[in-house]
Amino acid sequence: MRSGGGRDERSEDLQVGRWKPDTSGRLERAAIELYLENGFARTTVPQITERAGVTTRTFFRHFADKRDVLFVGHDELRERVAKTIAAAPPAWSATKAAASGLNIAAAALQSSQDEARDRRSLITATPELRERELIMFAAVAGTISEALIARGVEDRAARAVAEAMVAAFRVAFEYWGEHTERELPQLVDEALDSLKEAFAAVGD
Amino acid sequence: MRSGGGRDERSEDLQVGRWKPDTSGRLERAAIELYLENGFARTTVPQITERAGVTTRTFFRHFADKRDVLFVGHDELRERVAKTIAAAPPAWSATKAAASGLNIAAAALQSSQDEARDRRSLITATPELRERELIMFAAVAGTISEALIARGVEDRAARAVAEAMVAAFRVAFEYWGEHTERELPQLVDEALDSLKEAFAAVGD
DNA sequence: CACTGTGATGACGTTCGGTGTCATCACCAT
DNA sequence: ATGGTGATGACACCGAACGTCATCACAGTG
Repeated sequence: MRSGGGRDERSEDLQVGRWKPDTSGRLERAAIELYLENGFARTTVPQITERAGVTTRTFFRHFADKRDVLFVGHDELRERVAKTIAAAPPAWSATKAAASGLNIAAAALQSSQDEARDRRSLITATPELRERELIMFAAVAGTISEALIARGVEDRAARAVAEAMVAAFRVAFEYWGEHTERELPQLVDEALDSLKEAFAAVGD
Repeated sequence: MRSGGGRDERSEDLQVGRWKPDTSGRLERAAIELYLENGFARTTVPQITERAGVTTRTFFRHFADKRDVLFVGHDELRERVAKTIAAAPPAWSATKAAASGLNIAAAALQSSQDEARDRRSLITATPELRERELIMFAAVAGTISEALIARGVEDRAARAVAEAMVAAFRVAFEYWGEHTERELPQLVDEALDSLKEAFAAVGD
């Protein structure tokens, strides 16, 4: 590889710098391709880096680990969710404020449908990746919980509500992965309605 | 426990067989000791097996991985939860049936308080272990969901309710870890009440 | 135009988690 | 005694992940 320490490159992939540009992007694409082709477990980092034209060490300079590739960008989305909840009218209930945040996330995923569903199928097929997904959702719940507490919701209640609403989101998200005709935001609403109905019966 | 097919045991550690008895138990104890002493990440499997007096290979014959040590026995508890839900009166609501299952788990953990809290502190201190804990809870939610479906609850609603109730349990469980004076079953009830109140406001 | 700093990468070595495989040997049943 | 079984030791191996240093295009400076 390395296209020969090349200062003079006349051939097609004439690159400006010392290295081909967008290393991170090339790694991400190569990784996802290989995960889809051979499965996550049977894909090794050397395979990925070979396809991307870099060394193994470089992979770990861009991603914390093999799984990380599939979870880039979620942090920003989480921030948007937090901001949305913080910006919701103070009069709104905890569930309504949280729901507004989840709507942002649902809309974002809906708009990048194809890519999101690709990742989902990969993740659901691989226990190791499901683990990581659960962590991500836990982080989201944590963020929402904080946002609710900032709105004055009592601590434990905020945690419970945040976790429960994320749970609803997850159920909707999974269903969405298998039913391409449905739209995520509405599925989330339906899940929340289910919970409303079910929890009305708590305590008899 | 095998208690040594013991014909003649005069001195305490006089072993009958070729190997010392209770390998699994010795490994588990050694591992937890070391995790507590040096932290999970800084403990290596060779360290564990050295203390337990076996080879590294043997460790992986008893546990799937380093984390597995802290999650043995949860499968049985999960089964008990499932059976409890299945055995609940058909007239009970989904939440009430599920709550009866969670109560079994809460009571079990409450009764082995000290050990449970030891594990909890280890798990909460280690991201890698939190991951695994999330998987366990996800499995519990899956089991409860199935049990509810078997009771006739509609599929998606069952999933949502199961996940939400496990979420409530988790919140209570965490709080319980920090408030030794409170009892887990009651904390779970309180969390469920929080959800009832909050979700009553869904949909305005 | 030479000089220098910077940042991304290559190259190399190492630790450790985890698996496959085969030989060994107490125990048990016949 | 004889052969089967099951748990373990011993050994080799792969791959993930990290530490470290050298390298070299590029930008900026004078």
